[in-house]
Amino acid sequence: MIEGPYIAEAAALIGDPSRATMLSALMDGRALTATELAYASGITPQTASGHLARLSEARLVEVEKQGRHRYYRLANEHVAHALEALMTLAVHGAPRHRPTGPKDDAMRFARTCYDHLAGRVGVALAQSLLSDGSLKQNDKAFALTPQGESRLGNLGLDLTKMNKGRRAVASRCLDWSERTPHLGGALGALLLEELEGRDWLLRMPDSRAVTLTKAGKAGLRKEFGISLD
Amino acid sequence: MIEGPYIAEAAALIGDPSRATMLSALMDGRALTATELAYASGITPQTASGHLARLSEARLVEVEKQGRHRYYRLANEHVAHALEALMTLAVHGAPRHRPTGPKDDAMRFARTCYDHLAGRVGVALAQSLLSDGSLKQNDKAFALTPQGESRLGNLGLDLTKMNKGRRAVASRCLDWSERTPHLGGALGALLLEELEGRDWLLRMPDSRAVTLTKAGKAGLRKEFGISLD
DNA sequence: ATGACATTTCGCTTATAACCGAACTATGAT
DNA sequence: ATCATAGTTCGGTTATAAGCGAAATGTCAT
Repeated sequence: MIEGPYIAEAAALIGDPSRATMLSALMDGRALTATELAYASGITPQTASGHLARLSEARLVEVEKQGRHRYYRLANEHVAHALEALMTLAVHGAPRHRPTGPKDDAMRFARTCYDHLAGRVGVALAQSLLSDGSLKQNDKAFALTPQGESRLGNLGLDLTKMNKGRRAVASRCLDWSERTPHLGGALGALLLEELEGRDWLLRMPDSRAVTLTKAGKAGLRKEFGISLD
Repeated sequence: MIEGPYIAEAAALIGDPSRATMLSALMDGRALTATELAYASGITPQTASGHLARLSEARLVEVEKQGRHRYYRLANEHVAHALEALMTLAVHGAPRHRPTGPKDDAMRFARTCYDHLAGRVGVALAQSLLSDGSLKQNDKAFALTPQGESRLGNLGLDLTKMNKGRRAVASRCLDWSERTPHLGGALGALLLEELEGRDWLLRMPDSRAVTLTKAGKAGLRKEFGISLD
Protein backbone atom coordinates (compact mmCIF):
# COMPACT_ATOMS: atom_id res chain seq x y z
CA MET A 1 0.00 0.00 0.00
CA ILE A 2 2.81 2.33 0.72
CA GLU A 3 5.11 1.43 -2.14
CA GLY A 4 2.44 0.86 -4.78
CA PRO A 5 2.52 4.36 -6.21
CA TYR A 6 6.30 4.38 -6.41
CA ILE A 7 6.35 1.17 -8.37
CA ALA A 8 3.55 2.40 -10.58
CA GLU A 9 5.43 5.53 -11.45
CA ALA A 10 8.38 3.67 -12.90
CA ALA A 11 6.28 0.94 -14.44
CA ALA A 12 3.92 3.37 -16.14
CA LEU A 13 6.87 5.06 -17.77
CA ILE A 14 8.13 1.77 -19.12
CA GLY A 15 4.60 0.69 -19.94
CA ASP A 16 4.08 2.90 -22.94
CA PRO A 17 4.93 1.00 -26.13
CA SER A 18 6.92 3.81 -27.67
CA ARG A 19 8.96 4.39 -24.57
CA ALA A 20 9.47 0.68 -24.03
CA THR A 21 10.77 0.38 -27.55
CA MET A 22 13.18 3.24 -27.02
CA LEU A 23 14.42 1.75 -23.78
CA SER A 24 14.84 -1.61 -25.46
CA ALA A 25 16.86 0.02 -28.17
CA LEU A 26 19.11 1.48 -25.50
CA MET A 27 19.58 -1.95 -23.96
CA ASP A 28 22.42 -2.47 -26.36
CA GLY A 29 24.38 -0.07 -24.22
CA ARG A 30 25.28 2.54 -26.78
CA ALA A 31 23.93 6.02 -26.58
CA LEU A 32 21.49 7.02 -29.29
CA THR A 33 20.26 10.40 -30.44
CA ALA A 34 16.72 11.55 -29.99
CA THR A 35 15.93 11.21 -33.67
CA GLU A 36 17.36 7.73 -33.87
CA LEU A 37 15.16 6.75 -30.97
CA ALA A 38 12.16 8.36 -32.58
CA TYR A 39 12.79 6.40 -35.73
CA ALA A 40 13.33 3.19 -33.80
CA SER A 41 9.97 3.47 -32.14
CA GLY A 42 8.10 4.71 -35.17
CA ILE A 43 7.00 8.09 -33.88
CA THR A 44 7.76 11.66 -34.85
CA PRO A 45 10.65 13.53 -33.24
CA GLN A 46 8.31 15.87 -31.37
CA THR A 47 6.62 13.00 -29.65
CA ALA A 48 9.87 11.28 -28.89
CA SER A 49 11.21 14.47 -27.40
CA GLY A 50 8.37 14.52 -24.92
CA HIS A 51 8.91 10.91 -23.98
CA LEU A 52 12.62 11.35 -23.52
CA ALA A 53 12.11 14.37 -21.33
CA ARG A 54 9.93 12.31 -19.04
CA LEU A 55 12.31 9.37 -18.96
CA SER A 56 15.13 11.73 -18.21
CA GLU A 57 13.19 13.50 -15.49
CA ALA A 58 12.57 10.16 -13.83
CA ARG A 59 16.24 9.22 -14.10
CA LEU A 60 15.67 6.21 -16.26
CA VAL A 61 17.89 7.63 -18.97
CA GLU A 62 20.70 10.13 -19.02
CA VAL A 63 21.38 12.75 -21.62
CA GLU A 64 24.66 13.98 -22.94
CA LYS A 65 24.69 17.05 -25.11
CA GLN A 66 27.19 16.91 -27.89
CA GLY A 67 26.89 19.75 -30.32
CA ARG A 68 23.42 19.77 -31.69
CA HIS A 69 22.87 16.14 -30.84
CA ARG A 70 21.53 14.74 -27.67
CA TYR A 71 22.73 11.32 -26.82
CA TYR A 72 20.53 9.25 -24.58
CA ARG A 73 21.64 6.19 -22.68
CA LEU A 74 20.18 4.10 -19.89
CA ALA A 75 20.92 5.78 -16.60
CA ASN A 76 22.42 2.72 -14.92
CA GLU A 77 22.41 -1.04 -14.73
CA HIS A 78 19.41 -1.11 -12.47
CA VAL A 79 17.27 0.13 -15.31
CA ALA A 80 18.58 -2.61 -17.56
CA HIS A 81 17.95 -5.10 -14.80
CA ALA A 82 14.36 -4.01 -14.39
CA LEU A 83 13.80 -4.25 -18.11
CA GLU A 84 15.16 -7.78 -18.16
CA ALA A 85 12.96 -8.68 -15.23
CA LEU A 86 9.91 -7.42 -17.10
CA MET A 87 11.06 -9.33 -20.14
CA THR A 88 11.11 -12.47 -18.04
CA LEU A 89 7.48 -11.91 -17.13
CA ALA A 90 6.45 -11.31 -20.68
CA VAL A 91 8.26 -14.38 -21.90
CA HIS A 92 6.93 -17.05 -19.64
CA GLY A 93 3.80 -15.21 -18.76
CA ALA A 94 0.80 -15.52 -21.00
CA PRO A 95 1.61 -18.14 -23.63
CA ARG A 96 -0.10 -16.23 -26.34
CA HIS A 97 0.35 -16.43 -30.08
CA ARG A 98 3.95 -15.47 -29.84
CA PRO A 99 5.85 -17.56 -32.31
CA THR A 100 9.56 -17.51 -31.65
CA GLY A 101 10.88 -16.47 -34.99
CA PRO A 102 14.43 -16.79 -36.23
CA LYS A 103 15.19 -13.40 -34.76
CA ASP A 104 14.24 -14.57 -31.30
CA ASP A 105 16.46 -17.58 -31.70
CA ALA A 106 19.34 -15.34 -32.60
CA MET A 107 18.65 -13.25 -29.52
CA ARG A 108 18.61 -16.28 -27.31
CA PHE A 109 21.89 -17.43 -28.72
CA ALA A 110 23.81 -14.22 -28.21
CA ARG A 111 22.87 -10.63 -27.64
CA THR A 112 24.04 -7.53 -25.87
CA CYS A 113 22.54 -6.67 -22.52
CA TYR A 114 23.24 -3.06 -21.71
CA ASP A 115 26.94 -3.10 -22.57
CA HIS A 116 27.88 -6.69 -22.00
CA LEU A 117 27.16 -10.07 -23.49
CA ALA A 118 24.08 -12.18 -22.82
CA GLY A 119 22.32 -15.23 -24.14
CA ARG A 120 23.76 -18.73 -24.41
CA VAL A 121 27.17 -17.39 -25.32
CA GLY A 122 27.22 -14.87 -22.49
CA VAL A 123 26.19 -17.43 -19.94
CA ALA A 124 28.72 -19.96 -21.22
CA LEU A 125 31.47 -17.40 -20.92
CA ALA A 126 30.59 -16.60 -17.35
CA GLN A 127 30.49 -20.31 -16.52
CA SER A 128 33.86 -20.86 -18.11
CA LEU A 129 35.45 -18.04 -16.14
CA LEU A 130 33.93 -19.43 -12.99
CA SER A 131 35.14 -22.95 -13.53
CA ASP A 132 38.71 -21.98 -14.31
CA GLY A 133 38.88 -19.83 -11.19
CA SER A 134 39.02 -16.46 -12.89
CA LEU A 135 35.83 -15.41 -11.18
CA LYS A 136 34.35 -16.49 -7.95
CA GLN A 137 30.87 -16.17 -6.61
CA ASN A 138 30.44 -13.44 -4.13
CA ASP A 139 27.30 -12.75 -2.20
CA LYS A 140 26.25 -9.86 -4.34
CA ALA A 141 28.14 -10.28 -7.55
CA PHE A 142 31.05 -12.03 -9.13
CA ALA A 143 34.55 -11.22 -7.95
CA LEU A 144 37.64 -11.18 -10.09
CA THR A 145 40.35 -13.37 -8.58
CA PRO A 146 44.11 -12.76 -8.92
CA GLN A 147 44.26 -15.67 -11.37
CA GLY A 148 41.47 -14.06 -13.28
CA GLU A 149 43.37 -10.82 -13.48
CA SER A 150 46.40 -12.40 -15.04
CA ARG A 151 44.29 -14.61 -17.27
CA LEU A 152 42.25 -11.77 -18.67
CA GLY A 153 45.26 -9.51 -18.80
CA ASN A 154 47.01 -12.09 -20.98
CA LEU A 155 43.96 -12.17 -23.16
CA GLY A 156 44.50 -8.51 -23.90
CA LEU A 157 42.01 -6.76 -21.64
CA ASP A 158 43.16 -3.47 -20.23
CA LEU A 159 41.99 -3.93 -16.70
CA THR A 160 43.24 -0.54 -15.59
CA LYS A 161 40.32 0.98 -17.43
CA MET A 162 38.03 -0.37 -14.79
CA ASN A 163 39.50 1.39 -11.81
CA LYS A 164 38.19 4.75 -12.76
CA GLY A 165 34.48 4.73 -12.18
CA ARG A 166 32.60 3.68 -9.15
CA ARG A 167 30.88 1.13 -11.30
CA ALA A 168 30.71 -2.45 -10.12
CA VAL A 169 33.47 -4.53 -11.66
CA ALA A 170 31.78 -7.85 -12.26
CA SER A 171 28.10 -7.78 -11.52
CA ARG A 172 25.92 -10.77 -12.06
CA CYS A 173 23.03 -10.15 -14.38
CA LEU A 174 20.22 -12.66 -14.63
CA ASP A 175 19.74 -13.76 -18.19
CA TRP A 176 16.10 -13.83 -19.18
CA SER A 177 16.46 -16.53 -21.78
CA GLU A 178 18.86 -18.81 -19.91
CA ARG A 179 17.72 -18.05 -16.36
CA THR A 180 21.32 -18.17 -15.28
CA PRO A 181 23.50 -15.18 -14.63
CA HIS A 182 25.97 -13.77 -17.09
CA LEU A 183 28.78 -11.35 -16.49
CA GLY A 184 27.93 -7.66 -16.34
CA GLY A 185 29.62 -4.63 -14.87
CA ALA A 186 32.76 -2.95 -16.09
CA LEU A 187 34.49 -6.26 -16.69
CA GLY A 188 31.61 -7.57 -18.75
CA ALA A 189 31.74 -4.46 -20.87
CA LEU A 190 35.47 -4.77 -21.33
CA LEU A 191 35.17 -8.38 -22.37
CA LEU A 192 32.52 -7.63 -24.95
CA GLU A 193 34.70 -4.87 -26.31
CA GLU A 194 37.63 -7.24 -26.61
CA LEU A 195 35.67 -9.96 -28.36
CA GLU A 196 34.23 -7.45 -30.75
CA GLY A 197 37.68 -6.05 -31.41
CA ARG A 198 38.90 -9.49 -32.31
CA ASP A 199 36.03 -9.87 -34.76
CA TRP A 200 34.78 -12.86 -32.90
CA LEU A 201 31.43 -11.20 -32.59
CA LEU A 202 29.44 -9.19 -35.04
CA ARG A 203 26.69 -6.87 -33.96
CA MET A 204 23.53 -6.85 -35.99
CA PRO A 205 22.48 -3.43 -37.19
CA ASP A 206 18.97 -3.02 -35.83
CA SER A 207 18.89 -5.51 -33.06
CA ARG A 208 20.58 -6.52 -29.87
CA ALA A 209 21.36 -9.85 -31.45
CA VAL A 210 24.99 -10.69 -31.99
CA THR A 211 26.41 -13.33 -34.31
CA LEU A 212 29.43 -15.44 -33.69
CA THR A 213 31.96 -15.42 -36.51
CA LYS A 214 33.88 -18.49 -37.56
CA ALA A 215 36.94 -17.12 -35.86
CA GLY A 216 34.84 -16.48 -32.79
CA LYS A 217 33.59 -20.01 -32.66
CA ALA A 218 37.10 -21.40 -32.90
CA GLY A 219 38.43 -18.85 -30.46
CA LEU A 220 35.82 -19.54 -27.83
CA ARG A 221 36.58 -23.23 -27.99
CA LYS A 222 40.33 -22.72 -27.85
CA GLU A 223 40.47 -20.00 -25.21
CA PHE A 224 37.46 -20.80 -23.09
CA GLY A 225 36.66 -24.41 -23.81
CA ILE A 226 33.22 -23.47 -25.04
CA SER A 227 31.68 -25.53 -27.76
CA LEU A 228 28.29 -24.36 -28.87
CA ASP A 229 25.53 -26.15 -30.77
CA MET B 1 12.50 -2.87 -31.28
CA ILE B 2 11.33 -6.40 -31.23
CA GLU B 3 10.89 -6.87 -27.51
CA GLY B 4 9.60 -3.40 -26.72
CA PRO B 5 5.92 -4.26 -26.97
CA TYR B 6 6.33 -7.35 -24.81
CA ILE B 7 7.98 -5.38 -22.06
CA ALA B 8 5.40 -2.64 -22.37
CA GLU B 9 2.57 -5.10 -21.95
CA ALA B 10 3.74 -6.27 -18.56
CA ALA B 11 4.92 -2.84 -17.46
CA ALA B 12 1.66 -1.17 -18.40
CA LEU B 13 -0.22 -3.63 -16.27
CA ILE B 14 1.97 -2.88 -13.30
CA GLY B 15 1.97 0.80 -14.16
CA ASP B 16 -1.55 1.55 -13.05
CA PRO B 17 -1.57 2.85 -9.47
CA SER B 18 -4.47 0.72 -8.34
CA ARG B 19 -3.00 -2.44 -9.80
CA ALA B 20 0.44 -1.64 -8.47
CA THR B 21 -1.01 -1.21 -5.02
CA MET B 22 -2.78 -4.53 -5.24
CA LEU B 23 0.37 -6.27 -6.41
CA SER B 24 2.33 -4.65 -3.61
CA ALA B 25 -0.20 -5.90 -1.14
CA LEU B 26 0.32 -9.38 -2.50
CA MET B 27 4.07 -9.07 -2.06
CA ASP B 28 3.61 -10.29 1.46
CA GLY B 29 3.02 -13.71 -0.02
CA ARG B 30 -0.42 -14.41 1.34
CA ALA B 31 -3.39 -14.74 -0.88
CA LEU B 32 -6.01 -12.02 -0.55
CA THR B 33 -9.61 -11.86 -1.66
CA ALA B 34 -10.81 -9.52 -4.36
CA THR B 35 -12.60 -7.31 -1.89
CA GLU B 36 -9.60 -7.05 0.39
CA LEU B 37 -7.53 -5.98 -2.57
CA ALA B 38 -10.15 -3.46 -3.60
CA TYR B 39 -10.10 -1.99 -0.14
CA ALA B 40 -6.30 -1.95 -0.05
CA SER B 41 -6.11 0.08 -3.22
CA GLY B 42 -9.03 2.34 -2.43
CA ILE B 43 -11.32 1.42 -5.30
CA THR B 44 -14.70 -0.23 -5.55
CA PRO B 45 -14.99 -3.98 -5.92
CA GLN B 46 -16.29 -3.69 -9.47
CA THR B 47 -13.23 -1.83 -10.56
CA ALA B 48 -10.92 -4.17 -8.73
CA SER B 49 -12.59 -7.11 -10.36
CA GLY B 50 -11.74 -5.75 -13.76
CA HIS B 51 -8.13 -5.16 -12.80
CA LEU B 52 -7.74 -8.60 -11.32
CA ALA B 53 -9.17 -10.21 -14.40
CA ARG B 54 -6.54 -8.51 -16.49
CA LEU B 55 -3.70 -9.38 -14.13
CA SER B 56 -4.89 -12.93 -14.10
CA GLU B 57 -5.17 -13.10 -17.85
CA ALA B 58 -1.59 -11.93 -18.13
CA ARG B 59 -0.46 -14.52 -15.59
CA LEU B 60 0.83 -12.01 -13.10
CA VAL B 61 -1.50 -13.34 -10.44
CA GLU B 62 -3.22 -16.64 -9.87
CA VAL B 63 -6.71 -17.20 -8.57
CA GLU B 64 -7.98 -19.87 -6.31
CA LYS B 65 -11.71 -20.23 -5.86
CA GLN B 66 -12.75 -21.11 -2.39
CA GLY B 67 -16.45 -20.97 -1.86
CA ARG B 68 -17.69 -17.56 -2.67
CA HIS B 69 -14.29 -16.03 -2.21
CA ARG B 70 -11.59 -15.69 -4.75
CA TYR B 71 -8.11 -15.69 -3.40
CA TYR B 72 -5.49 -13.96 -5.46
CA ARG B 73 -1.75 -14.44 -5.10
CA LEU B 74 1.27 -13.51 -7.16
CA ALA B 75 1.72 -16.09 -9.87
CA ASN B 76 5.38 -16.81 -9.15
CA GLU B 77 8.60 -15.43 -7.83
CA HIS B 78 9.47 -13.78 -11.09
CA VAL B 79 6.63 -11.38 -10.61
CA ALA B 80 7.90 -10.51 -7.15
CA HIS B 81 11.36 -10.10 -8.57
CA ALA B 82 10.18 -7.70 -11.23
CA LEU B 83 8.30 -5.66 -8.66
CA GLU B 84 11.40 -5.41 -6.51
CA ALA B 85 13.43 -4.38 -9.52
CA LEU B 86 10.97 -1.60 -10.25
CA MET B 87 11.09 -0.62 -6.62
CA THR B 88 14.83 -0.25 -6.91
CA LEU B 89 14.36 2.19 -9.76
CA ALA B 90 11.80 4.20 -7.89
CA VAL B 91 13.95 4.38 -4.79
CA HIS B 92 17.20 5.66 -6.14
CA GLY B 93 15.70 7.23 -9.19
CA ALA B 94 14.29 10.69 -8.96
CA PRO B 95 15.16 12.07 -5.52
CA ARG B 96 11.87 13.80 -5.15
CA HIS B 97 10.07 14.92 -2.04
CA ARG B 98 9.98 11.44 -0.68
CA PRO B 99 10.64 11.60 3.02
CA THR B 100 11.53 8.24 4.47
CA GLY B 101 9.09 8.01 7.32
CA PRO B 102 9.22 5.67 10.26
CA LYS B 103 7.27 3.15 8.23
CA ASP B 104 9.97 3.04 5.60
CA ASP B 105 12.59 2.51 8.24
CA ALA B 106 10.64 -0.42 9.59
CA MET B 107 10.43 -1.85 6.08
CA ARG B 108 14.13 -1.52 5.56
CA PHE B 109 14.79 -3.25 8.82
CA ALA B 110 12.66 -6.30 8.21
CA ARG B 111 9.80 -7.12 5.89
CA THR B 112 8.31 -9.98 3.98
CA CYS B 113 9.16 -10.36 0.32
CA TYR B 114 6.66 -12.66 -1.34
CA ASP B 115 6.74 -15.37 1.30
CA HIS B 116 10.18 -15.02 2.77
CA LEU B 117 12.13 -12.55 4.82
CA ALA B 118 13.83 -9.42 3.50
CA GLY B 119 15.44 -6.25 4.76
CA ARG B 120 18.44 -5.99 7.07
CA VAL B 121 17.30 -9.02 9.02
CA GLY B 122 16.68 -11.13 5.95
CA VAL B 123 20.04 -10.28 4.46
CA ALA B 124 21.83 -10.93 7.75
CA LEU B 125 20.23 -14.33 8.01
CA ALA B 126 21.33 -15.29 4.52
CA GLN B 127 24.85 -14.10 5.28
CA SER B 128 24.94 -16.10 8.47
CA LEU B 129 23.84 -19.28 6.73
CA LEU B 130 26.45 -18.71 4.09
CA SER B 131 29.29 -18.13 6.50
CA ASP B 132 28.57 -21.20 8.60
CA GLY B 133 28.43 -23.37 5.52
CA SER B 134 24.73 -24.14 5.57
CA LEU B 135 24.30 -22.54 2.20
CA LYS B 136 26.70 -22.15 -0.62
CA GLN B 137 26.68 -19.88 -3.60
CA ASN B 138 25.63 -21.56 -6.76
CA ASP B 139 25.64 -19.95 -10.16
CA LYS B 140 21.94 -19.37 -10.22
CA ALA B 141 20.87 -19.51 -6.61
CA PHE B 142 21.91 -20.64 -3.21
CA ALA B 143 22.33 -24.35 -2.54
CA LEU B 144 21.60 -26.12 0.69
CA THR B 145 24.61 -28.13 1.84
CA PRO B 146 24.45 -31.37 3.84
CA GLN B 147 25.63 -29.44 6.88
CA GLY B 148 22.87 -26.97 6.25
CA GLU B 149 20.31 -29.75 6.14
CA SER B 150 21.24 -31.03 9.54
CA ARG B 151 21.62 -27.55 10.96
CA LEU B 152 18.22 -26.39 9.83
CA GLY B 153 16.68 -29.73 10.65
CA ASN B 154 17.93 -29.34 14.21
CA LEU B 155 16.43 -25.92 14.28
CA GLY B 156 13.05 -27.49 13.70
CA LEU B 157 12.41 -26.95 10.00
CA ASP B 158 10.55 -29.74 8.30
CA LEU B 159 12.64 -29.98 5.17
CA THR B 160 10.55 -32.73 3.69
CA LYS B 161 7.90 -30.17 2.95
CA MET B 162 10.11 -28.76 0.26
CA ASN B 163 10.42 -31.85 -1.87
CA LYS B 164 6.91 -31.67 -3.16
CA GLY B 165 6.73 -28.77 -5.53
CA ARG B 166 8.93 -27.96 -8.44
CA ARG B 167 9.70 -24.71 -6.73
CA ALA B 168 13.32 -23.67 -6.32
CA VAL B 169 14.62 -24.56 -2.89
CA ALA B 170 16.86 -21.65 -2.07
CA SER B 171 16.67 -18.89 -4.60
CA ARG B 172 18.58 -15.70 -4.18
CA CYS B 173 16.43 -12.63 -4.22
CA LEU B 174 18.02 -9.21 -4.54
CA ASP B 175 16.99 -6.98 -1.69
CA TRP B 176 16.01 -3.51 -2.84
CA SER B 177 16.96 -1.77 0.35
CA GLU B 178 20.18 -3.63 1.09
CA ARG B 179 21.28 -4.35 -2.48
CA THR B 180 22.46 -7.73 -1.34
CA PRO B 181 20.59 -10.97 -1.83
CA HIS B 182 18.45 -12.60 0.78
CA LEU B 183 17.14 -16.14 0.90
CA GLY B 184 14.01 -16.91 -1.09
CA GLY B 185 12.48 -20.06 -2.48
CA ALA B 186 10.86 -22.87 -0.55
CA LEU B 187 13.56 -22.80 2.10
CA GLY B 188 13.17 -19.08 2.63
CA ALA B 189 9.45 -19.55 3.11
CA LEU B 190 10.01 -22.38 5.55
CA LEU B 191 12.44 -20.33 7.56
CA LEU B 192 10.06 -17.41 7.82
CA GLU B 193 7.33 -19.75 8.94
CA GLU B 194 9.58 -21.18 11.62
CA LEU B 195 10.66 -17.80 12.95
CA GLU B 196 7.09 -16.63 13.02
CA GLY B 197 6.05 -19.81 14.83
CA ARG B 198 8.64 -19.15 17.47
CA ASP B 199 7.25 -15.66 17.96
CA TRP B 200 10.58 -14.16 17.03
CA LEU B 201 8.88 -12.12 14.38
CA LEU B 202 5.61 -10.27 14.40
CA ARG B 203 3.85 -9.30 11.22
CA MET B 204 2.33 -5.86 11.08
CA PRO B 205 -1.34 -5.84 10.11
CA ASP B 206 -1.44 -3.61 7.05
CA SER B 207 2.12 -3.65 5.89
CA ARG B 208 4.87 -5.92 4.75
CA ALA B 209 6.93 -4.68 7.66
CA VAL B 210 7.86 -7.18 10.33
CA THR B 211 9.04 -6.45 13.83
CA LEU B 212 11.56 -8.40 15.80
CA THR B 213 10.43 -9.43 19.26
CA LYS B 214 12.71 -9.43 22.25
CA ALA B 215 12.88 -13.20 22.06
CA GLY B 216 13.68 -12.88 18.38
CA LYS B 217 16.54 -10.52 18.99
CA ALA B 218 18.06 -12.82 21.56
CA GLY B 219 17.38 -15.87 19.45
CA LEU B 220 18.97 -14.45 16.34
CA ARG B 221 22.09 -13.61 18.27
CA LYS B 222 22.26 -16.99 19.95
CA GLU B 223 21.39 -19.19 17.01
CA PHE B 224 22.77 -17.21 14.13
CA GLY B 225 25.30 -14.88 15.67
CA ILE B 226 23.39 -11.87 14.38
CA SER B 227 23.48 -8.72 16.44
CA LEU B 228 21.47 -5.89 15.01
CA ASP B 229 21.67 -2.18 15.69
C1' DA C 1 -37.21 -20.43 -0.20
C1' DT C 2 -35.10 -16.21 1.41
C1' DG C 3 -31.66 -13.17 2.71
C1' DA C 4 -26.77 -11.85 2.96
C1' DC C 5 -22.48 -11.37 1.02
C1' DA C 6 -18.73 -11.92 -2.75
C1' DT C 7 -17.90 -11.14 -7.24
C1' DT C 8 -18.78 -10.07 -11.97
C1' DT C 9 -21.00 -7.80 -16.13
C1' DC C 10 -22.81 -3.75 -18.37
C1' DG C 11 -23.31 1.00 -19.62
C1' DC C 12 -21.76 5.40 -19.13
C1' DT C 13 -18.84 9.50 -17.92
C1' DT C 14 -14.55 11.51 -17.67
C1' DA C 15 -9.62 12.37 -17.32
C1' DT C 16 -5.38 11.50 -19.18
C1' DA C 17 -1.82 11.36 -22.31
C1' DA C 18 -0.12 9.91 -26.87
C1' DC C 19 0.22 11.83 -31.07
C1' DC C 20 0.90 15.10 -34.87
C1' DG C 21 1.31 19.71 -37.41
C1' DA C 22 3.22 24.04 -37.03
C1' DA C 23 6.19 27.16 -35.28
C1' DC C 24 10.34 28.12 -32.62
C1' DT C 25 15.42 27.68 -30.78
C1' DA C 26 20.05 26.09 -31.15
C1' DT C 27 24.08 24.36 -33.41
C1' DG C 28 26.92 23.51 -37.33
C1' DA C 29 28.23 24.01 -42.31
C1' DT C 30 29.07 26.82 -46.48
C1' DA D 1 24.90 35.91 -43.65
C1' DT D 2 22.28 31.97 -44.95
C1' DC D 3 20.70 27.45 -44.98
C1' DA D 4 20.14 22.84 -43.14
C1' DT D 5 19.64 19.78 -39.45
C1' DA D 6 18.59 18.41 -34.43
C1' DG D 7 15.70 19.20 -31.06
C1' DT D 8 11.93 21.45 -28.33
C1' DT D 9 7.47 23.90 -27.27
C1' DC D 10 2.67 24.73 -28.12
C1' DG D 11 -2.09 23.78 -29.39
C1' DG D 12 -5.57 20.80 -30.54
C1' DT D 13 -7.58 16.09 -31.65
C1' DT D 14 -8.53 11.58 -30.37
C1' DA D 15 -8.28 7.01 -28.35
C1' DT D 16 -8.05 4.55 -24.30
C1' DA D 17 -9.12 2.93 -20.03
C1' DA D 18 -10.07 3.88 -15.17
C1' DG D 19 -13.71 4.59 -12.42
C1' DC D 20 -18.52 4.13 -10.56
C1' DG D 21 -23.68 3.00 -10.23
C1' DA D 22 -26.87 -0.41 -11.21
C1' DA D 23 -28.04 -4.86 -11.91
C1' DA D 24 -26.90 -9.81 -12.56
C1' DT D 25 -24.68 -14.23 -10.96
C1' DG D 26 -23.01 -17.33 -7.65
C1' DT D 27 -22.39 -19.31 -2.98
C1' DC D 28 -23.35 -19.98 1.71
C1' DA D 29 -26.52 -19.75 5.88
C1' DT D 30 -30.89 -20.22 8.02
